[in-house]
Amino acid sequence: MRYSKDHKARTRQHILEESARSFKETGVEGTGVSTLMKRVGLTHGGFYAHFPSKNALVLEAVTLNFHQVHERLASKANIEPDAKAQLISLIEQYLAIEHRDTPAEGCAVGALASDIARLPDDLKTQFSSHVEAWLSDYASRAGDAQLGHLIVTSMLGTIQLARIVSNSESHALLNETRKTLIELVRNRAAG
Amino acid sequence: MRYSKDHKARTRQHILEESARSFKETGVEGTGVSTLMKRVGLTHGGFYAHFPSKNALVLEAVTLNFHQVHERLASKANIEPDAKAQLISLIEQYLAIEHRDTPAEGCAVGALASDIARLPDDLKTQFSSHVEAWLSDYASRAGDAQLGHLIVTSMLGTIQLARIVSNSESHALLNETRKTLIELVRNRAAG
DNA sequence: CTCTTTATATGATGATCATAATTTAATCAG
DNA sequence: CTGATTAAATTATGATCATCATATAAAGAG
Repeated sequence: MRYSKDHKARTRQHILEESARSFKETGVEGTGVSTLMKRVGLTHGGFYAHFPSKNALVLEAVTLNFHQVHERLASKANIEPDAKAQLISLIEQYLAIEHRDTPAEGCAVGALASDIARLPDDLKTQFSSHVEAWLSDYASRAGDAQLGHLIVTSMLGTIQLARIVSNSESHALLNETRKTLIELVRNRAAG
Repeated sequence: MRYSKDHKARTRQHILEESARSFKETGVEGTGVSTLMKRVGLTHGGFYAHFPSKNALVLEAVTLNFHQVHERLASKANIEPDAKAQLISLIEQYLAIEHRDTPAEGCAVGALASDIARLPDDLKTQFSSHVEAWLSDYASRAGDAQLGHLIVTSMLGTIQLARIVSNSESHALLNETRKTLIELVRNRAAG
C-alpha cells in the first residue's frame, strides 16, 4: 500500500494533531497507541514507522500543539489596537467558558500540567523552554514581569479549578478571575 | 491469617495513606492496584476486601489527603497572631521549594489537578465541594473573595509551572509569586 | 481444644498496554 | 511492464492493568 510522495508526512502530521487532542482529552497515560491510531484511521502497528516511541510523540505533539493554540489566541488578540487591549483579549479567551469546556482544543498546559510534571526528566527539560517562553511573552506584554507571571499562573490555576468544581461555582470563578486580572492590567502604570 | 480486631481498619488506613502518596507521585493512571498493595506490604488480591473499586479508593484517598495536607498548613499558619499573618504563612508554605520538590507530601490538587479534571463525572461531583471549600476558606481569610480566589488560583498555577520549568526559572517564579501575593495581602484595605 | 469467622494470599481472568518483526500491496524507477 | 522500494496492515510479544474466585491460616467463640 504505497501512497503518494508526501503521504507519509501528512499521516505523521495527522498523528501529531490527533494525539494532541487525545492527550488533552484523556491524559497521556489514558491514551494508548492503538486507540490513537484507530482515531487516525490506521492500525497501531504502523505507528513506529513515524515515531521511535510513545514518549517521542508526547514531546513533539504537546510542544507543537502548545504553540499552535497560543498562536491562535495571539492572532485573535493582535487585532486589538494596543498592547493593553491585546493582553486583555488573551485573558478573555483563556478564561472563556468555551475554553473550559473544550480542553481538547485548548491550551496543552492547562489540560496536562500534572501529566507534564510527571514526565521523565529529559522530556521535561526539552519542554520547559516553551513554558518559559509563555511566561516571558506575557511579562513583556504586560510591561511588567510580576504582573505577567501573575496573569499566567492565575489563568492556569483558574481553568483547572473551573474544570473540577460545579457548574455554578465554575462560572463564577472564571468571571471573577477574568475581572480581577483585567482590572490589574487596566490599573497598571503607563499605557 | 486473621489479625486483631482493628487490624483491618488500620490496614485500610494504611492503603489510603500510601495510595494518596502514590497518586501524587505517579498519577492516578500511573498507580496500579498491585504496585500500590506491594507498597503497603500486601498482595494485590486483598485490595478488594477494603475498597469496591480503584475509583472508590481514588475518591476517598484524594479527599482525605487534601484535607490532611491543608489542615497541616493551617495548623502551622494559625500560630500567627492575626488573619493577615496567617494568610501570608499559608502562601509561604504553599509556594515553598520544599512543597515543589515533594509532591507526594503536598497538596493533592497541586499534584493531580489534570487527573482530577478527567475523573468520571460522579467522582468529580463528589470531590468538587472540597475544592470549593478551599476557595471560600481563602476568601474569608483574605476578607475579600476576589483576593482569596486570586491567591488560590495563582498558587495552584505557580506550583505546577514550578514543577515543569528549569530549576533557576522555577526558583524565580516561586519567589516572585510569593512576593506578589504577599504584597497584595499587605496592601488590602483594613487589617 | 475445637469450630466458625474472616483478614489476607494465591492465582486466574480477560483487557489493554508499548513495542516490534513480518507481511501485504501500492507507487515509482528502470 | 517488471522489479525494487516502502507505507501501512497484520500479527505476535510479554508486561501490566483492574477485578475476582478461591484457598489458607490465624483469631476469637464455644
